[in-house]
Parts: sequence; structure tokens; C-alpha cells
Amino acid sequence: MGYTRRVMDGPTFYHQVYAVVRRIPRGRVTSYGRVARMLGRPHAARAVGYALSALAQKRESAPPVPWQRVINSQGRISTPNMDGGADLQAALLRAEGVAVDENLRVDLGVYLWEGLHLLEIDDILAGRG
DNA sequence: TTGTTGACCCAAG
DNA sequence: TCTTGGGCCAACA
Repeated sequence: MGYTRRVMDGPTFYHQVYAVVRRIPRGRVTSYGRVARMLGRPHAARAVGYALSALAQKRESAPPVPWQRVINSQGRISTPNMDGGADLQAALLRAEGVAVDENLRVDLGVYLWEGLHLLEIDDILAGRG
């Protein structure tokens, strides 16, 4: 089968996103697009952002997902600042040693996390990670 | 089953 | 640098 993801017997795309995000090392960051690519969905960046958004609402994350380590491809925090979310994210990153600009910008050349390969992700999703 | 909704990405201007 | 416009995707009503 090629494209049917209506009823996936495995983890949903969201869970796959969470699994990958949990692998981001402390003090490093990556982008939504990169996470999407790691999951074999090069164009699903928006869905990744949506997944993290849902995470913030549900507030049910055990173990917790370090969502603050995910920013956009321009190295900027794109979290809505309604709840002070963007500021919170910046604070969390700084606490990990990541230099965040006053304009909520991070130097990807320094802090970018390259990511994982598909095979490693398969292991993680299979519970061997 | 269809339409809507985003914490996106990329190429131009 | 910043702003626009078009494209892509998954979850949900």
C-alpha cells in the first residue's frame, strides 16, 4: 500500500514527531522541516508544528517532550507569544546554554542538531531506542 | 468524505 | 533583512 495513513496500526505521526524531538540533545536545536525529513515526510513541516501545538494544549507528555528545541528553518522562534510562549521557549533554551537573540533568533551554525537517520528512527519507534 | 486549520518551508522581489 | 505568495501535510469537526 502506498498512501493510506487513515488507520495506522503503528504510532501516529504525532507520536513519531514526539519520539524524534525527545532525541534532540540538550543545548541543541533543530527545525520543524528537519524533523519532518527525519520521518521521511520532507514536506510535513507544518504538521510537525501542529503536533507540538497540540502537545502544548493536551499537556500530557510523559516523558516530557523538549519542544523548546524545535524552531523554524530561519533559526527563529515561531511559537505564538500569546501565553508568553515564545519568551518561555527562549528562557528554556538559554537555561540549556543556547544563545537566543533579543529578536528570538538562534545561530543555527552553532546549535543546529543534524538529526537522525531513518534506520535509527525505526529502532526508536520499535521501542529499541 | 470534504473542508478547515496551523508553533512551516522556499523562492522572489 | 523583511515581506509575499504558493505549496504540502496530518488531525479533526
